[in-house]
Amino acid sequence: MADKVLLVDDEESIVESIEYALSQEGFEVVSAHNGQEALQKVQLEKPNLIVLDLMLPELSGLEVCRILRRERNETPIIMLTAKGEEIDRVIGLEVGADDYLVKPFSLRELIARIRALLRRSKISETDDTQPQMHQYDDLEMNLTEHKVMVRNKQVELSPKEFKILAMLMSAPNKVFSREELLEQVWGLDFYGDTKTVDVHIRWLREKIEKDPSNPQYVQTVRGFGYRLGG
Amino acid sequence: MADKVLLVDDEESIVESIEYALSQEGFEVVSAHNGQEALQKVQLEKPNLIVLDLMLPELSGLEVCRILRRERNETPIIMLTAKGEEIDRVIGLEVGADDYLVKPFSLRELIARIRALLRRSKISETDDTQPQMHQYDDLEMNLTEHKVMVRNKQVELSPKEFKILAMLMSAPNKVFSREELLEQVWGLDFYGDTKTVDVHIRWLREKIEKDPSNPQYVQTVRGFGYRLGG
DNA sequence: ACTTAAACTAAGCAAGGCAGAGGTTTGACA
DNA sequence: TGTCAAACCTCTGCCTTGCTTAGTTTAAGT
Repeated sequence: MADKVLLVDDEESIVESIEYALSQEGFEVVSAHNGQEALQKVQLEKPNLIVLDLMLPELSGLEVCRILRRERNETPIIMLTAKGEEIDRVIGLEVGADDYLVKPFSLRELIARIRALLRRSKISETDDTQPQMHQYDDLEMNLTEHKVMVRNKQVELSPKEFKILAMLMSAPNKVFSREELLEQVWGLDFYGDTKTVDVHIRWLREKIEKDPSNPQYVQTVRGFGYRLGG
Repeated sequence: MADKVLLVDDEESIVESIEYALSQEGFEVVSAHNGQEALQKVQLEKPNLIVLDLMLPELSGLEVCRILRRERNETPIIMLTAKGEEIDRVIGLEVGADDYLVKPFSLRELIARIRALLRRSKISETDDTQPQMHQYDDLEMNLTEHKVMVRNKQVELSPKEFKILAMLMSAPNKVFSREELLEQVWGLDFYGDTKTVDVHIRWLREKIEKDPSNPQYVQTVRGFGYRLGG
């Protein structure tokens, strides 16, 4: 599920270029051009993150920030400030923004900070001190450490094999179509043949099955796809 | 029983705004405006946690920190640093701080970190909090003294190498992506290639591995990143 | 038995990771 | 303020690994 970013700036050209870059990176983007509109869109769209220009007509970015926080809205906010505006420490503290970026900045940096903030906000809401694991029968996957154990022996999987297995193990018994696997493992920008999946499945079986031609884990569901277990 | 927080900063306006926010959140707050006063209040008030500005008149935050730790005072410390001050996590840890925050930061984040630290300190109240160390196999890192021992021999690492190793050792077996390493070690405002990480990894191996081309410590996880051990 | 889908094999190609050789920045010190 | 060295970054080419695709064989369903 793509993260939704609300972008608030009154300069159309800026909005457009950032919007384009963010959508390229797989974010869903909605925009607003003044403070009022921003507050409305927060209600309507419930974005996962807000990129907020400091100088806005009607209602400044600071005000928007304050209002949101007063309403106990916890959405992470990145504040954009022009060079001259010299946001001072105290104002920064009071307002409750989570990060700042001084114009001009690179899109790459903005994207990095968005990712960092989203990650942090996700970590804080999911109790994730434990390593992330998947288990099924004699299969064991440690996502954090990137380790796979089969019958208590460690096996080395290639990146694609690893991701496929992780996906299958995320929902044992569920049938995943080749298209689903392609989308999740390869990404939306893959235009090759779905048969590629078959090949990787075979290699995966080679590594984890006792008898690869008679798989106990990765099962074929003719006409639909593959599933873990049967 | 409310937790008591000692807040040390020389700017009255900052002290006030943080004090207000913390008391809103149910903390008992005492404040100090310079290093000397801070040390006194630690004695008098015995706070559960200290929020300490780096730049202070008379006695800097670093000094205060060092002195407390030398006296075996284990109170958790969150260090506040201004953006320019070029203090990073490692230096902070060397001195014995438990967390640090770069200004400007959000009050929300400060509160979150205070809560997190208090939680941690309560969990480990029984056991000691020795000098900051990392250990793994024949590797030993002393963050306090900035020393690295490999097979009982001391080696000299460059700053980047040190930070990379510290990060890897902070979670042995966990795979860190190049992006993660860049973000933590280089910072978000780095515009170079992720391959830079490879180069530093190589140099690190050169210094700590018996056979750098066949690493036993710093392992490559193709397609994902690096981890300590396998 | 016929049709269609999946399994398997092999070969060419692309990407990732590694190593070495400059170049650039930074900071110490005269 | 200029010089120098250490640390760091970039560039290039090489080698290994993994990915893709096409063609053939095997198996399932009707």
